[in-house]
Amino acid sequence: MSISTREKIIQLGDDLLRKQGFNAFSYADISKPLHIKNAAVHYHFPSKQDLAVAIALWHKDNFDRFSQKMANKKPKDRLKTFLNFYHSIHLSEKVDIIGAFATDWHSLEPKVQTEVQEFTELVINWLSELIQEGLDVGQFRTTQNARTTALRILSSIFASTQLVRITGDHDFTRVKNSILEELIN
Amino acid sequence: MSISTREKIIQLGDDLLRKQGFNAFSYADISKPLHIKNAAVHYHFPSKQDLAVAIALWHKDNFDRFSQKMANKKPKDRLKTFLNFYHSIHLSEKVDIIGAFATDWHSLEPKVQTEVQEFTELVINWLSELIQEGLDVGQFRTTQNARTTALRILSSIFASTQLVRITGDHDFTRVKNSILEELIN
DNA sequence: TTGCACACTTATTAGTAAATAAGTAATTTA
DNA sequence: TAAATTACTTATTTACTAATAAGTGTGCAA
Repeated sequence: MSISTREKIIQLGDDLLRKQGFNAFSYADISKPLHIKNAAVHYHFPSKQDLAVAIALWHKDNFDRFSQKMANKKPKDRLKTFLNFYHSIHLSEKVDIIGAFATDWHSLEPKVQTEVQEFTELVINWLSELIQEGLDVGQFRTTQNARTTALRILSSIFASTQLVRITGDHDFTRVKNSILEELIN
Repeated sequence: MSISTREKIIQLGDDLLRKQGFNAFSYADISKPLHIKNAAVHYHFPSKQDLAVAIALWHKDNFDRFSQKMANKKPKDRLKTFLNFYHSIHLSEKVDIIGAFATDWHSLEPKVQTEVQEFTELVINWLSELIQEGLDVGQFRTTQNARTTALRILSSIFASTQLVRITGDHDFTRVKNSILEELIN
């Protein structure tokens, strides 16, 4: 099953979005490496905001598949896999999609914002449930409620993909480990 | 003492950078509200990257003044003031300067990156010292070392200015309070 | 009073941006 | 097999971008 041009555009768009920022890449940056014309990108995604919508939807789909695959795992292992996923984001020199969209928020149309909001809630809810489950079975400890803990973990880890671009590599592992240590008995 | 055009450009540039992103605003967005011509902005800052350098330096100066003013305060009060400062960022619909620069990192010239790095280290070191002091006097507790705790506080709070653009207002206060509660006996 | 630096404006340029209209070849459907 | 539909290309447009050269008035200094 070969990958369609449409899918290639989404993946490259996502890559550029998270490496350079939404307003820092152009349709030419997509069409050139794919050896198609600028108009072909517009054929699949009439406007850049349409492409942003598709990227957000793509992340929702990916996350759905991820959470299904993780469904039968223990809270601790789910969290570890989640944090390792962010480690791979960091290693590929990207930032998290939530932060990438957030900093350019006011240059995004409502249809994009809505999709990003839905994706973000998906992640926060998944994390909250994971934490609640961990608390219930006595695998985690925290003085805060599940959503607050989820928000703090999510913000710590996605900010780290940004922060370590500035301070350097070693700080990522530091933060990642501290999240686990703080939570686990 | 009236404010110079140069200073006005820096402040408006900072505002646009943190509201829209570095690549989402143009010299026209600066010159129009200030009722000057695009070339006047180029007179003070030949290139947009020069403006970015000036904005980073401005933040360093501001932070120096802030830390001097806070020097004789207790660790807990210094931290509270720091977190309240981020609350005001959030209320003015901006994001933190570190995150704003980080997402557009690969479109910044080395001279900008260096200034941003120095500013960020300034903040992390200030936070680390504050935490160490709080640990020494028994005002704080943490299982991590000072720098790791500093990194986690910084990433949590600056990511929150981004995250709450997506999830909404209530989550900011939630995170802010949890940082204090977690640290204080 | 002359000259020179400062803080601009006027005017322009070269390049790039997103977007669109019209055409085409290949495949699918009726 | 004729007619659509799909997935593009060719060609162009409009708008904006950062950047620069050359000129202007004002005020200060020698």
